[in-house]
Amino acid sequence: MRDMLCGSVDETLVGTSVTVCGWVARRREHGEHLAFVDLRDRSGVVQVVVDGSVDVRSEYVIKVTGTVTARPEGTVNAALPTGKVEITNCTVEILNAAEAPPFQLDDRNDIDEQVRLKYRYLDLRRSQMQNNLRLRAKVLRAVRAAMDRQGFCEIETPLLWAPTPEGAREFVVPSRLHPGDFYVLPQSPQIAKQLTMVGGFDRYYQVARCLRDEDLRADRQFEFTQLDIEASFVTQDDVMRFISEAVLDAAEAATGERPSTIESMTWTDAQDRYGVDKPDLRFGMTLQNVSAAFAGTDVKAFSAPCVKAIRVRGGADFTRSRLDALTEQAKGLGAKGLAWFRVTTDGLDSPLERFLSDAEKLAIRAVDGAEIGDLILMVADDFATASKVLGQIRLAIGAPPVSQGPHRYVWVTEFPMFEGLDEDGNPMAAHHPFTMPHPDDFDLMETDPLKVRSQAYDLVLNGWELGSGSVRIHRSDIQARVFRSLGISDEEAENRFGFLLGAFRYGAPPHAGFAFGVDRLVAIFAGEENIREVIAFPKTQSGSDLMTGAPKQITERQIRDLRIKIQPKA
RNA sequence: GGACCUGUGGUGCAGCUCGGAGUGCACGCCGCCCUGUCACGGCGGAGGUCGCGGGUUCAAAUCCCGUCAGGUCCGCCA
Repeated sequence: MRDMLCGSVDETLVGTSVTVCGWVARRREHGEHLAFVDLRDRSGVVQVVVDGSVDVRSEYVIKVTGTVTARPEGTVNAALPTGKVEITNCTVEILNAAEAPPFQLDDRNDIDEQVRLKYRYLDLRRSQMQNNLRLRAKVLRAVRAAMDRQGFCEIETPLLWAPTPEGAREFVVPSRLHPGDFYVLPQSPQIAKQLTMVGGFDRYYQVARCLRDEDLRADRQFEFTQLDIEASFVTQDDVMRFISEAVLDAAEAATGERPSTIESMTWTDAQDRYGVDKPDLRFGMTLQNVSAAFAGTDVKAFSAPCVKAIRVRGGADFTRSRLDALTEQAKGLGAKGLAWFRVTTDGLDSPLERFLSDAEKLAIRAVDGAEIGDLILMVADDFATASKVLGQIRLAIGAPPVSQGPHRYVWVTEFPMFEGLDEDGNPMAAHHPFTMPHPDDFDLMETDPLKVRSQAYDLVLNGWELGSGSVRIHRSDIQARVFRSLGISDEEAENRFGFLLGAFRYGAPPHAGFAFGVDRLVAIFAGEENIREVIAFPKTQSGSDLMTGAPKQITERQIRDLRIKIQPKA
């Protein structure tokens, strides 16, 4: 139907006849003898010159045949890639008329996301969405190629899976052939991919859709896409190399530049210096431990096992109301308060200044090489709280927009095996219950489980958790010890994961794996704060699809066939 | 489950503190004019349940209560 894309019409084609198809982006009429039509397709825009009037409106779909012509002297448009040429002596065929669109597609105004999502098919015509989704395709191509090159086999795993009541809430699918029984949609192909290891596929990968029925966020949708991998006879370092290769290839494909390194730090380090398990390395303002200087303090506010501080460059001009707001935020995060000190030519300016000893003042003055005009913020509490609170304050003050700054990748290793206690007082798995404990910490499992490190690791980019992985337990004696630590009885384990444990009795190879979120990676490459911008048809925060109206009621007939009953609203 | 922000012709905003006629701006839309524009220009026009419901008031886009929708966050996301 066409022999050329709008964006590829250029001066090398002058004099030739071309046929292009697309949408009317804009029309400029100059009386009955001349009109210009900007014709848009996925590749860009080209100017069509019509002698006489032409009855086309915005978003009409047209086919234009004409001659590529160099634009007359003085009418070249430098802002347009095709601005040196135009198509003249045209015949215009209207392939389809269009109603006036509900919003302008020209990026002139911001458009309410509600409207964009209702008419997503129109929103997708805009260059932002075209670019984002094509970038996503590039990333997917790159990661598939990287895994293929490294000898991985792409294997599809079921979407209809068995309920395993653990972790994220699952989407449930009623069975028609087995009334009263249910499938669930997988929150990840975790168990399936481990079974491919038992099945002798020593390198598995999948671009896998995962589904979790948990509340949505800017970086979370019900359904999201992961590059999911698993490999046998490998170490943690091998897995990190496989994933690095895929991520760095993706970065190169997306940005044209291959990042030189992926840094690495332990989980404890990340907590200590950044107060989070997903540190944003684009900016400094790291957490400074000043506990020693306040060990014997008389100041009540600082009498705590851990005192931490951050230096805010040039922060001395923060207004009192901003400092109050930060204090409120700190309290909301569990701190008793937030101490602030302006570094001035006269020393320290703060309500707490007069209570401090000279040594304490010197310690504060020296935080992170503070200079006059800076602000020092401090939290005193236990290590975990002080770190967490100051880590969040650091982000609130310093985190640049997603679109800004370099891409700083970092592996976070040696995650704790267990985190916190459940209602029964049992430790909870930090990653998942098939994670191999750190070999040096095996003996702590029964005595001090919360101190046990695991062989689990995360990949973090600019403060976003891209993904996580671990070395898995392949021996039933270790698995039994972990289940025991988690308070899972043999019977319960058999009931929940019986088919997996059964499989492991038939010669499970040592194996390890990883999965990272493609949506998040693409969003960062695209400079988007929100993964909906890199998903063709996303849902709102309340889980609605504004275009289709989903979720919706099903017919009485469907309900009857499934033998389910709808309870009235409480 | 909770906190905060937003909702005004088709689109984006202003108006809301301090109540006084649906007032304004930009874009779009419709009609007419315009032979070199490119965010073309000129003239004219249409288009409104101020999200919805209730309350206060002589009078509510504006104040109060509730509710719905969208967003950001907390909880949640092994």
